[in-house]
Amino acid sequence: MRIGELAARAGTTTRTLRYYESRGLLPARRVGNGYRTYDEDDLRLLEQIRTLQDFGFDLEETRPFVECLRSGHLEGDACPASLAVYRRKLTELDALISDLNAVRAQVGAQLTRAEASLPGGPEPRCELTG
Amino acid sequence: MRIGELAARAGTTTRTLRYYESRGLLPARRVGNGYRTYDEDDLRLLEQIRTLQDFGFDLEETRPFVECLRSGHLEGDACPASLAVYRRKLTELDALISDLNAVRAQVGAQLTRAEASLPGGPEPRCELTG
DNA sequence: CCTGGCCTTGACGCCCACGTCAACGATTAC
DNA sequence: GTAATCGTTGACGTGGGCGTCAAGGCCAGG
Repeated sequence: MRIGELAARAGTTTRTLRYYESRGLLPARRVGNGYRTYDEDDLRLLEQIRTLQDFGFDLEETRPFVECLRSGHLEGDACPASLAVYRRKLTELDALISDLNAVRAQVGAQLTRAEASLPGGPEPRCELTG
Repeated sequence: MRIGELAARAGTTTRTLRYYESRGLLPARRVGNGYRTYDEDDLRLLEQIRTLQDFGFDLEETRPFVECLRSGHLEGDACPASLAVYRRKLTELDALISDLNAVRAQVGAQLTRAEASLPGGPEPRCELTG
């Protein structure tokens, strides 16, 4: 299939595919007229990339998965390098979530404090006044 | 004080201060030679901006707080517009944290599954083999 | 033959909060 | 005097993953 069809089937754009190729992630064969041509395996590689991208993986982080598939494995995460990326990502996610929870707590506390200091006195929340 | 001193006292750089000024967030008075000059109030404004930036607020989102301080309030969050930003940010944070937790769960599940499919069979985790 | 729809490469734009450099003026220390 | 240190404006660079032209080639239908 050609680039437009692959892009449509993967729910992405031709620009994205050319970008991946420029990064060496998803090289394409060419037919006589210079057009790129892809097969079903390429679709699978692309789907792997897109899934990981949706998880927030950097493009470079998807490379081990792609190479794993290309080396004949049925799953992109059937190789140690992919597992290492998973583990590193989990660590990053845990740190990030932890940071965000801390920020959320701080902002929440600030809001509560600021509301309590409003002119007219603290507003009761969800409580009957009379 | 001049720009270098203010930057140092706030733990930031002169570039940052000039950037804030270009955004209309922290305008400076000028002395005869063209140098920017700041006072203690400016330091307080700057600290407010930096605190919110550290929380991950966009620069534009700090504007209500700065204007609140500049209008004479002792706290940047003593104005309704600031509270609105707090609330919006809390909503965003909750959504983001929720998304990240979902991703974390997915990646964690993928890792577990992939580890279980490794050649050589599943590796027992933290358990005695004999 | 012409139109329209696909394809090609190349290159600039975007977002955001600055970093970094260039070329210059002002002030201070000696 | 002069060197070091501060300040000024202007402008380009950064990162990531593309979007969006521009200018042209290839091919099918009518």
